[in-house]
Amino acid sequence: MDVKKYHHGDLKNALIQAGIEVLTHEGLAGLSLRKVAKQAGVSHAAPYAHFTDKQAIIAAISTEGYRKLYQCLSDAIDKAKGNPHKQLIETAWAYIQFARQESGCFKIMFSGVLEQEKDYPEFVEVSQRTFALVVDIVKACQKAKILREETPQLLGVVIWGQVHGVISLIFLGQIPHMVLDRYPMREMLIRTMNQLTLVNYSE
Amino acid sequence: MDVKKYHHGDLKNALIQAGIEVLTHEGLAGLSLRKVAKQAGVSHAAPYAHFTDKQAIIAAISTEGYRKLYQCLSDAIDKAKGNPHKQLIETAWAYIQFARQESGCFKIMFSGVLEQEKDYPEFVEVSQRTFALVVDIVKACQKAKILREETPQLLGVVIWGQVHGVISLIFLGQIPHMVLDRYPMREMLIRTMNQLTLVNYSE
DNA sequence: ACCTGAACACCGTTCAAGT
DNA sequence: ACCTGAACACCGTTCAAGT
Repeated sequence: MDVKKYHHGDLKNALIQAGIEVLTHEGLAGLSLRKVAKQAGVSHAAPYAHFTDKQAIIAAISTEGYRKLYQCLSDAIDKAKGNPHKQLIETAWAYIQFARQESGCFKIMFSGVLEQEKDYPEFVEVSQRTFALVVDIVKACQKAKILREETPQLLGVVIWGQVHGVISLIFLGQIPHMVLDRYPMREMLIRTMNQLTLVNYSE
Repeated sequence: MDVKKYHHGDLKNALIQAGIEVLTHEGLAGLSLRKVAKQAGVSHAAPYAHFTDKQAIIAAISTEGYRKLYQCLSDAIDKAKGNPHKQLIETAWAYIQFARQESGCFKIMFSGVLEQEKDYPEFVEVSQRTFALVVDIVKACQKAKILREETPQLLGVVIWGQVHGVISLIFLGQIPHMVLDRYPMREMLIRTMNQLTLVNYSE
C-alpha cells in the first residue's frame, strides 16, 4: 500500500540515487534540492539532516559517480588480464561507456559545479584511486613496449586527458557531425589511442 | 554624476560582459540573471528585452567566449607562421592561457549548462570555425611530417581533445598535486604534445 | 536521531504600464 | 523600441516543533 513510513532507513543514499535520477532526466540546470527531496519522497528540508548544503549533495553524487567509474575501469582491466595493450583500449572504452550509460553522474562530475572538491575527502580519495588505476596500466604498457618511456604519472594524465577530452567535446556537441558520422565510436577510440601507442591496435 | 540614463545604448553586450564578470568572481553556481542585470545597472526584467531566457544569455556568453578563443588561437598561428610544429605547440599553449585568463568564459563554455547548443547558430558557427583552425594546423604538420597520416579531422579531434582534456582535468582538481608540482604547465604541455608528434619539440 | 511545515531571501519569467 | 515594478511559482536554507 502507499502508507508513508516516517523514516526512510537510508535516506542519505536514497537522496543520492534521486539526485542521479533528476540529473539524468532534467540535466544540470534542472537539478534542485527540492526536486531531489520530492523524488525521494521526503520534505524539502529533510536533506539537511544528512547534507550541510547543496554543494555537499553534489559532492556525494559526484563521489558515487566516481565509485561507479572506478568499478567500470577495474572490470575492464580484469577482463583483459595479461594483455596490457588490450587493457589500455578496453579501459578507455569502459570510460566512454560510463559517460554514455551513467550520463547523469558524468555530467555533474566534470561540469565544474562542484566548487571546492578538496573539502570532500571521499571524493578526493576515489578520484586519486581512479587516476592510480590509469597509471598502473601505463606502467604495464611501458613494460610491454607499447608506450614510450616517460614519467608514468605524466603519461597517465596524457591518456586520461585524451579520452576524457574527446568524449567531453563530443558530448558537448563541439565536434562536427561530419566527423562523428564517418567513424563509429569504437573505431574513433582505437584510431585515437593509436596516436599515442608505439604499436597499432586492431581488432 | 550618478544620474541614471534611461537606455543603455548597447545593453545586450553590457549584459554579456556583466555575465562574464559574475562568472569569473562567483563561479557557475553563482550565475543568476538578476545578478547579471544588477551588475549591468538595469532592472531584473530588462534582459528579457534582449534574450528569450537564461539559456539564451548563457549561449551568448559562450559564443563570446568562443570568439575570444578563436582570436587567441589565430594570433598564436600567426606568430609562428611558416613553422607548423611551433604553430601546433603555440596554439595549444594559447588554449591553456585562454582557460586560465578567461576562466569565466571557459567555465561556462564547457560545463554542459548550455543544453541545446544546436539552437544557437552563432555558437555553432564559431565553434566549427575554431575546430577548422585546428584541422588546418594538423594538415600543415602532416605536410611537414610532424604528424602521422590519418584523416585530418580525426587528428583534429585527437589534438583538441588532448589539450582540452588535460587542462579540464587540471582545472577540475582531478590531477594529483604530486604530478602538477613536478612539471611547470609549459613543460607538461610540450611533453604531452610530444606523445602525439613524430618528432620531439624542445625549446 | 530524523523528519515536517512555516518562514525568508533569492531566483526565473511574465506582463501591464511607462518613456 | 526599451525599460520598470509588481506579481507568481520555484529555489536554498534555517528553525522551532513534532515523533
